[in-house]
Parts: sequence; C-alpha cells; structure tokens
Amino acid sequence: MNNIDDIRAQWAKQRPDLDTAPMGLIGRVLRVSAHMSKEMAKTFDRHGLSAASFDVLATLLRSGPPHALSPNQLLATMMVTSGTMTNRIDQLCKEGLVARIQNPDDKRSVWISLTEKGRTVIDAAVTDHVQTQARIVSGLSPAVQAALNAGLQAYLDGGEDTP
Amino acid sequence: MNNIDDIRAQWAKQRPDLDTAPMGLIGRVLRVSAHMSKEMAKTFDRHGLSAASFDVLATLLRSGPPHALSPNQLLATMMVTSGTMTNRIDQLCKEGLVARIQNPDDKRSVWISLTEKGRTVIDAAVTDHVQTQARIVSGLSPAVQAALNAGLQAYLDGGEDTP
DNA sequence: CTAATTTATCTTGACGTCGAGATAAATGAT
DNA sequence: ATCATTTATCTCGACGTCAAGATAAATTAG
Repeated sequence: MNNIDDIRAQWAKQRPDLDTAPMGLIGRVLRVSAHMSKEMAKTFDRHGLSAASFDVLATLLRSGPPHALSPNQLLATMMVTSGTMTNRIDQLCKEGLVARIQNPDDKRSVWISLTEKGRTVIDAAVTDHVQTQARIVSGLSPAVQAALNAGLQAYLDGGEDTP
Repeated sequence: MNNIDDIRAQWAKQRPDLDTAPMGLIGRVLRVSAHMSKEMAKTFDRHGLSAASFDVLATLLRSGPPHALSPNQLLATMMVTSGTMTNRIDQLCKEGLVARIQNPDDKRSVWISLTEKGRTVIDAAVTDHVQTQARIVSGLSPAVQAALNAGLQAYLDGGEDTP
C-alpha cells in the first residue's frame, strides 16, 4: 500500500472532491529524490563522510586552487543557514579535513581550506561518487534522461512565481 | 554560481576525467524536490503542522473510518523508523490531534486515532495542501508533466538493481 | 506447559538542520 | 572623528531523523 497510485485511490474514496494529479507528480519527485540520496549516502559513508561534509569538501575541491573559501562563500553555493555551515566546518575541522585560516585583510572572516588529508579523501570520494551517480541513472534510457532533464529544468526556470 | 551547469563546468576544469552528466540529472531532481518540499512546508505551517505531523494525520484520514491505525501500520506506509514514529505520535498526542487507544486484542499494540480536533485540522490542511500542489506544478505544461511522470515512474519501477 | 522466538512499541544518544540572536569587525554618514 | 549600519561568523535551543537496543506481550516449538 505504498504505491503512489494506491495512495491516490485512497484519497479518491475518502475525499473525492480533491484533484490529486499534482500529488502524483510531486510524490514521485520526492520519492526519487529520497532514493537517490540514500544511494549516494552509502558512497559517502564508505569514505567516512556524510552528505553534509561531502558537500563542503567537494565545493572546496571544485573551486580550484588554492582550495579555500570563506564560510560565506560556501553558504551561498549551498543554500544552508550560517549556523549549519558553522556546524559542518566544526565537524570537518575535528576530523582534520579542513582548517580555519585567518583572512589577514578582514578579521571577521576566515578561509576554510582543504588539508592534505582532506584533499586526498575528497579526491577519492568524488571519483567514487561519480561512479555511483552513473549507476543510479543507468536504468534510464538516454531519451528518458533527456526528457527528465528538460522537464526538471523547466520547473527550475519557472521557480519564482509565488515568493 | 549555483546553477547546476556552472557546477559541472567547474568540475570539468578541476577534474576533466569525470563524466558529470548523471550529476546534472540527479542534481536537478534533488533541487526540484527541495523546492517543492519548502513550498509545501509553508502550507503545513499555516495549519500549525510540520511535514512529519501532516503525513501522519493525512495517512489516518485517507485510511477512512474509523481513522485509526497502529504505529506499525503507519510505519509501513511512511518508510520511517519506529523511533521516528513514536516521536511523531508523541508530538501529535501533546497537541491533542491524535490519541493512543489500547488494542483490546493485543496488549502490545495501540491504535493511533484522529481526535475530533485532529480531524478538523487535517481536513482543512489537506484541502489547502492539494491547492498548493496544484500551484506548484502549474508552471509545467500537461505534456511536460506527463513526461516527468513517465520518467520518474520508470526510475521507481527499476529501483532494485543494487541492494 | 514451558522456553525460545517473534512482534509491537518505546527509549536513548548522536547527528544535521533551522531560526533567532549574539559578537565583532568593517563601512558609511555626518 | 564618531556613531549607526552592514557584514561575517558563531552560539543556542528546538526539531525531526536514525540506529541500536530495551521492554513487554504474543506465538511457536518441543
């Protein structure tokens, strides 16, 4: 009784006034998203990381040399609150994967810098992660992937109609 | 610099060995999912609910009279752990939206039953929620919605290739 | 009938997130 | 120059989640 269409059938009986077609689409997006996240979490775990810490390290890596960004820059690319960012950085510092370095030009600010250990860990994790992602989408034909990309991008482009 | 294609461009520079096409699709799914969840959360909030409590109440409502299920039944339909379920029920009990009722046939078990107040709240919340969902997908043409439904369902049908 | 197993629920501790607000430093206006 | 504002980061308390394990009741095996 977990199938989305079964759920819609229940609603049709209990609340026939409701149009649950949008619920079907939204429900599928949420389920697919949750499934993908769980699969990816297994990869992170193999490297001793969480999705949260992977995100920070990967952002630092792909930013290129010198692999250092301020918490504010990380915040901006990651859509989390400042408190969450502090927490993520604290965790990574404890594990020796990043270091806080004072910004000499602005004493309010610090740079979060990949340590050598952090660089090694994220380099391997990213390679593994990309393979996992390839596996995740491998069941979908190129045509279906293209259709999904187009539809999802259309949604993201629309995005700001009710702020 | 938050666009998914910008991120892929960064990877292409720093790690040209990686094929990030799957990352594009997966990233879009996750972003769309997060955006939809945030929109829906606003609706729940208007009714004094969280996504978690809405889920429980809605499941009880759509199960039909007598609007009561055991924690185990709720668990099965919601894909959360038992500890999470206990927590959700505790919260709803405190708020007087559900009540724990002893199952006379099995003393280990209880029924989680919608209170009158709970019934009133969830009835209104569901109506509002369905309108919100309609608005969320309203920017997508019927053709795009159909394509997304088909692609996502294909993913969900595939699902179990790497356990 | 007793003992072992299974089932249903709850408890605990850790984690990641958020929102609101606290510091502290830099910037801008007068 | 001084005071107010803005900016960058951190602190705190609450929430929802999970994993692992504790309890207690029902079922099954011998």
